[in-house]
Amino acid sequence: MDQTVKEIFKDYPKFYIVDCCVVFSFFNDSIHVLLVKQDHGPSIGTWVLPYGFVLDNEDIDNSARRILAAKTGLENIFMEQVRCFGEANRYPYERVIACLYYALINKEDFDEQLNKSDNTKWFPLTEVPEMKYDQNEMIRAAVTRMRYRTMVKPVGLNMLPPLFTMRQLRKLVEAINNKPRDKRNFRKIVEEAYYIEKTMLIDKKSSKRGAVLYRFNEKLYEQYLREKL
Amino acid sequence: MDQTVKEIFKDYPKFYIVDCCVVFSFFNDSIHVLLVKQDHGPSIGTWVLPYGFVLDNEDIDNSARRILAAKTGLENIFMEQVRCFGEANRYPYERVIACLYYALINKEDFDEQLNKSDNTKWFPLTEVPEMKYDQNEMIRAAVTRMRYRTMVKPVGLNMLPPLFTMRQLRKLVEAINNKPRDKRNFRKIVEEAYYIEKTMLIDKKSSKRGAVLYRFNEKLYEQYLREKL
DNA sequence: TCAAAAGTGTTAAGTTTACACCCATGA
DNA sequence: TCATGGGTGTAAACTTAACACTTTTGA
Repeated sequence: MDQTVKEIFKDYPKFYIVDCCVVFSFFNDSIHVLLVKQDHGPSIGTWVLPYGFVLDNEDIDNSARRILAAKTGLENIFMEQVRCFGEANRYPYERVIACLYYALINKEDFDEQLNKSDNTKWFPLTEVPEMKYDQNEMIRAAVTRMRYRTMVKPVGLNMLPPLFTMRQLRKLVEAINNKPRDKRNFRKIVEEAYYIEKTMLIDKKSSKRGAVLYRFNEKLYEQYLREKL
Repeated sequence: MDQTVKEIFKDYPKFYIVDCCVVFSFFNDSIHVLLVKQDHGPSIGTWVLPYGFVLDNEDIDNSARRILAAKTGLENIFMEQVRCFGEANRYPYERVIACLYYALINKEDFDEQLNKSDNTKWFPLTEVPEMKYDQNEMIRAAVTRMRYRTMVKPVGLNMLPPLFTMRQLRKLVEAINNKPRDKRNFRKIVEEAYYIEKTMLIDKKSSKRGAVLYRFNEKLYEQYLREKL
């Protein structure tokens, strides 16, 4: 049987596959994308999306996690596959199929790693440079998907610290949808979404008066989902 | 330069890639999926999603079109990539990465092809058999994506004939969302969407009284999109 | 003559939007 | 003392949902 399959397959071509990753975070009231300074090959010196080759015996999704952990030191982060980019000429030197992912991380978790190296940089989404190949298209596709996903599930919170103020949350939502929100209406909506729970902690960094800190409660979110039916 | 890239790449593995396709159509008040009787290899005799290998120098999306044209004789049909399925053990005999697509077709366009061969069959979505490997998961993923896409863009009409009745359209929407619609409210919504234009033709097949036939007007749709801003 | 689908408006409920002022505090 | 962000409620506009009967005609 095994032999039969090998027979059938033997005339078909094989391809290199890389996982590429658009890493988003939110700070300074803006969505940012993490880029890496390429240190070898034809694109050396240019900014590129974090990427790496898929290896034998490695699930393509796990491969993306491994690659991202290698670049950022972060594990257990929110990631989702966007789609494959498989144009024959997307990369001019070799046929390479790219499988695109995006990740949502809290920048603060990553700061110590970042400081160790000067070959990564956060770019505000609106100031991402022109990049080689189809990388800008990849970012657009990742943004579109991230926008959709955050509408359906509160995964955008992965771009914030575990404790956040109402203002941070509102600015995040404004940045994702590129549209301002009424402060009072926004607060009402968040209060309905009771899985975003008010803590008794006060943030004093962002204002003189101090602002209540909120946090995401997984358990309450599950309850909320059940109730919504 | 070319040599450098080859050097860099030479130790990385390569993979077989197949495009799989979930072909949807709508008739008899139900969404249907097209399956093919496998005629060789380890799954011989089982129902499988139409699939085929990606070839050298072929865009991965074009490959899906070529494969589907070979199975159905249909060209220029609506297709969208869903995502890659790349678990290391998804196919037990060889490492194969699958790139999933879905297609929306009008069954009538395909009937003459279908009659030529008895190795394809339309299954109502609710009666799709258990299939090998991750094919049932693929169908679920394709349904989810198709559902979303039809909410955002009127691509569901690709599953109907060019001329359709209000009832057909309503049943289609009910089937996609698995939820009944109020007849009068539905009609109101369609009338707002003026790109679905009333013709002067009457369908006499589906009812004794006869029903007005509608059709999708591309030009009006573009105008509608511009006005919505 | 009757079964089966076609066609037709109104009202209540719910959701979304718009809007302006006082509060607390650190610099 | 003032600049900065924090915090608060209501009413109008709009959207969505609920609802029942008459028409046509082929079998």
